[in-house]
Amino acid sequence: MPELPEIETIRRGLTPHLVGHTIKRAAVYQHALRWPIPATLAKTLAGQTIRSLRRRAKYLLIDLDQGTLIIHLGMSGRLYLLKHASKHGTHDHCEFFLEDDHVLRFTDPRRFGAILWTTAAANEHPLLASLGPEPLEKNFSADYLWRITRKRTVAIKLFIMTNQHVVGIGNIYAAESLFAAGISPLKPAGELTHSQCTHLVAAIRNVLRAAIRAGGTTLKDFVNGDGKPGYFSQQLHVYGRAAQPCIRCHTLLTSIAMGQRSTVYCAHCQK
DNA sequence: AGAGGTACCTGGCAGC
DNA sequence: TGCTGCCAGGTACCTC
Repeated sequence: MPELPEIETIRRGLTPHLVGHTIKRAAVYQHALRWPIPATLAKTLAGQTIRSLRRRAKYLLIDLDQGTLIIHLGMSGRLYLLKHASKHGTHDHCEFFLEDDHVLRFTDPRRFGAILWTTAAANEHPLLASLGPEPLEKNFSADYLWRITRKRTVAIKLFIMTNQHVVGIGNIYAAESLFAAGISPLKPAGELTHSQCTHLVAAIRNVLRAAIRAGGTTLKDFVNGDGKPGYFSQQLHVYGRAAQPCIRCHTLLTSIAMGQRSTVYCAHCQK
């Protein structure tokens, strides 16, 4: 499932193929995503040139002449380039045909994704306006995490997965970061020491950066026939390893549900 | 304001 | 083999 590193990988992979190119026409085959694709989108985009690709949280922002496409891949979304137009399938919901014959295709079997259009500054869009800091930027610091967690009783895993606090940390990277920092996912956020905040911020950064680096190695496969951008399989230490031995202490990993999400951790290494 | 729960959707898999 | 039923997950939004 696309998390922040995947979106960043997609942004970097698509940028050289899209920037400066013009959308000849667009086609929407399925409007019913998380929110409806605007009915007039295809008409709006025709003839506009792509200026830049940005990322905010897990949103990909494609700047055009007259506004910005806001794209979210949800759970199962994929965005990839085809060298030539080809017949679209059941889960291909939207296509952007470029003047150089490439086709940017949005595919999303579970339809948790979104394609929206705004003519205002994208960061002012309601979906983006109240997002917290980017985990890889300076304003996501130990001091910041320490300050906003004070007196908060919610479990730290749920806390860091909340977008107003810090963006882009989904279930997988939350579990991995907490393991790397040696902090129990169940620990009330307000009980983290300043030192633990330091470790957690560093762990989140390291895990995300490693995943982005791993994604970079698959970029050469980004434009291909089968439409698989080649999501990297990161080395996961706890996620998906319930009841398997901890890589550090060999204690069997514990699996619990938190906020209706599976959570795997080492009860020995994570306090 | 904080905490907790719900909905959306469908492929894949376990169980019968 | 074929059916049913559950699970996975991101995140806006609802309720208490």
